[in-house]
Amino acid sequence: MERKTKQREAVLQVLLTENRPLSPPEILDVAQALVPRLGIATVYRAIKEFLESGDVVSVDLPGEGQRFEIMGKRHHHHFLCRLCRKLYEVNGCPGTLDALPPPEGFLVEIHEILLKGICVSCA
Amino acid sequence: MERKTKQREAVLQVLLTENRPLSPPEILDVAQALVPRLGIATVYRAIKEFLESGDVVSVDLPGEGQRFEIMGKRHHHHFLCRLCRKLYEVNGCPGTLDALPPPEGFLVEIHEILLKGICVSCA
DNA sequence: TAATAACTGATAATCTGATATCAATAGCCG
DNA sequence: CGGCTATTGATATCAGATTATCAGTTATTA
Repeated sequence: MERKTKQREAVLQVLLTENRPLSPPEILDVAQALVPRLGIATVYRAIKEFLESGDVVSVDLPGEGQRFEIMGKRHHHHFLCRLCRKLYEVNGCPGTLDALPPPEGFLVEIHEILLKGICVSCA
Repeated sequence: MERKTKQREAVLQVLLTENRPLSPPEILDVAQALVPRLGIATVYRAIKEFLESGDVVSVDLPGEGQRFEIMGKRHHHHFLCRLCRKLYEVNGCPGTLDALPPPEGFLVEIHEILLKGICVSCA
């Protein structure tokens, strides 16, 4: 990434304003309001560059494609709506998960919690 | 599923003896000890039938393909080793996850917790 | 503004996981 | 056992998600 283009700015802007993890097609949809002729390939290219630069991180979900969110948020988890498939942020964390002891000798480095249900706009 | 075949028995047997969620290729690997000429298509067919009959359930993981485990276990979560990518069962559950309140108006139906780290055989 | 090279958009190609095809095999029944 | 037909294995095909290609466009610098 050497030049500043409206396409890349749009991708980053969309991730900032939506403030939740977005899939590449979701990014495309929203960003086309800013750059009408934006193509999916450019979205993928921009994501790749932002991942390398560390401005964006990927969020993996069970049975869903990769989504991407702005780097630098504090530890948080996610809520997936089973109707609209939108992913939301959930602040807070139960902490050490002592209630969930792994088998003897296993080293837990990371925990991921995903809440599933129905979001407020689908309720 | 109308006939009893050694291929289908082998798939179910592997899931029972391994006692952790397995991917189709993992099932194939292990089951070929029981049925040497077993093919991947048959593994997929057997899984599909066991899913329909309810003998097997699928386990989705972030960024990983589907895995399958024997139905009827009690509520539990999983541990994924980041080195060998094997998935293990973790008994217990923190319960209601009150420490993780979703946004106002959101209805939580399911929670999934995935622990990641290093398993005992990779440590 | 002109030159240059990075960037873009449209689409083809690729990759991976899962399914369909089809001839050969093998349960199950009489 | 013999015949019927579900099942199998090898492989082709498909579906989707991501990446490569390449001609045209545009940001940058002098």
